[in-house]
Amino acid sequence: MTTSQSGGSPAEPGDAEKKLRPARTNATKQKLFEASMELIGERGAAGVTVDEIATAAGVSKGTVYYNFGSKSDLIAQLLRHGVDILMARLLSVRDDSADPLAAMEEMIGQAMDFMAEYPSFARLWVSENWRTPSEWQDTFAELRGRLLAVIGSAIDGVAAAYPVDPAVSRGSLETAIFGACFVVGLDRQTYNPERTREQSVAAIMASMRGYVVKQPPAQA
Amino acid sequence: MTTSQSGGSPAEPGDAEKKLRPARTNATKQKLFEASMELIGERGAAGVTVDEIATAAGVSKGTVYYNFGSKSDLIAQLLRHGVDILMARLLSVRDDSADPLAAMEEMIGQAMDFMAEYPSFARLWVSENWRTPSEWQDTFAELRGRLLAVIGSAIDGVAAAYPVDPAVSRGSLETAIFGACFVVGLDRQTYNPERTREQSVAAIMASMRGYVVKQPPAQA
DNA sequence: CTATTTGAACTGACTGGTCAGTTTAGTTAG
DNA sequence: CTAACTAAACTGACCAGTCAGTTCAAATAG
Repeated sequence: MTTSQSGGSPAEPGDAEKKLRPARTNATKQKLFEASMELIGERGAAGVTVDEIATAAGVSKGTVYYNFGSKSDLIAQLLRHGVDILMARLLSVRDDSADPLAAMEEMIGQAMDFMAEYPSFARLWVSENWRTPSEWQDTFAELRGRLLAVIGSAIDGVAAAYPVDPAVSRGSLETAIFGACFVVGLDRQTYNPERTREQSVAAIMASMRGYVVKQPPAQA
Repeated sequence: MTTSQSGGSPAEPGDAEKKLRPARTNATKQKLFEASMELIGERGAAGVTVDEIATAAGVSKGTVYYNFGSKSDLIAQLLRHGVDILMARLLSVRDDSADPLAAMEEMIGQAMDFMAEYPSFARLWVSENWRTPSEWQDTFAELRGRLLAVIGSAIDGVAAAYPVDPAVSRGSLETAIFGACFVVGLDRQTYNPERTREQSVAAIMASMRGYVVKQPPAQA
């Protein structure tokens, strides 16, 4: 593990406040996030060099190591950055308790929009998420938990308003929907660009509709 | 007995056809497949060296290049090898037309078993499948098509026997189920080993149950 | 039955190149 | 004035692919 060399290095591990940072640093970090998300999404974390990232961001290699301690750190922060964006979108769905199924549908729609807008992040996620001894194992576990919690509470909303199939565990359903969002989003980008957002949402929503049991609307 | 190993001759790039199957070579290839599936699944195609693969297979590096022309070739053949196994399992499900939904369920169960038995293949697949300019782009497109066709025909079976939601396109549903199998299978391995096979199958089957419209069972 | 030959399968040291990370001395911008 | 950044050289490790040489089982010859 290499440590920051000259005194007062701004890239400390204990980062809590981004707002106190000078504007220049934030702009640089932003450019580095964008460039590395693109490159790493295309060729994988191991397939991209720090020099390439620096060049693509219009920045020198030293700047990468000044802002992030290492390539590994850069990627860990990149993962958090992307999840922050996705979480914000998911949480933007008003938990309009009038119809939990509609809320769920809008959330899936938000996820599809995110996948369309940041396909490289989605690729990065699926590429590295399930590697067993990975440098980002803990980061993934935490971020995955945060995302699943949001989906889980939306499922709970549905389960509270409709009679649902008890044979389907909430956890497995969370995972299936979460995974389907990534895969359907990526497949649309890579293999089926003609597929509409609505078709994709409808396919994923099928699992929610199958979750609520087929009865005339009855109270739980 | 695999039939279609296109260009699988263990000699020069400008190879002449060689029907002869030396037992030694096949055993070596098998060992190389097993070793590379494991290593590449764990650390990614770019993260594994040919030396490591050779060592893990108990073979020298030269042997890898003798049997496969390049690292890239090895991986391409590895992908075909894995898909052959998965396809065989999916096709082993008797198209017992008595209940297409039950056939579908068994197919998903077979897929879950495959993911549990070859998690490294599943990781390799999701890691490399959606990379945009990839050496294995064509290989993936072909193999993906073959797998989706099998799932698609199972969906057709259901659609022929039950009234289904016309808002859900077959293609999107194929993708969602296919993707969910990989993701749920991998998640079970990595994050939720306590989840049972049945729970996982039930979660994925929810999308099929949501696909058939909620009416009293109508005959085809 | 033994000796020799053949060649496919295999070996592993070696090459030429790449890359993460470091260092330093100087420049820019807030 | 100083934090942020640049540019370029450097290091130590690592790696894909190569190739001259070795092994050995089967074919052939004596």
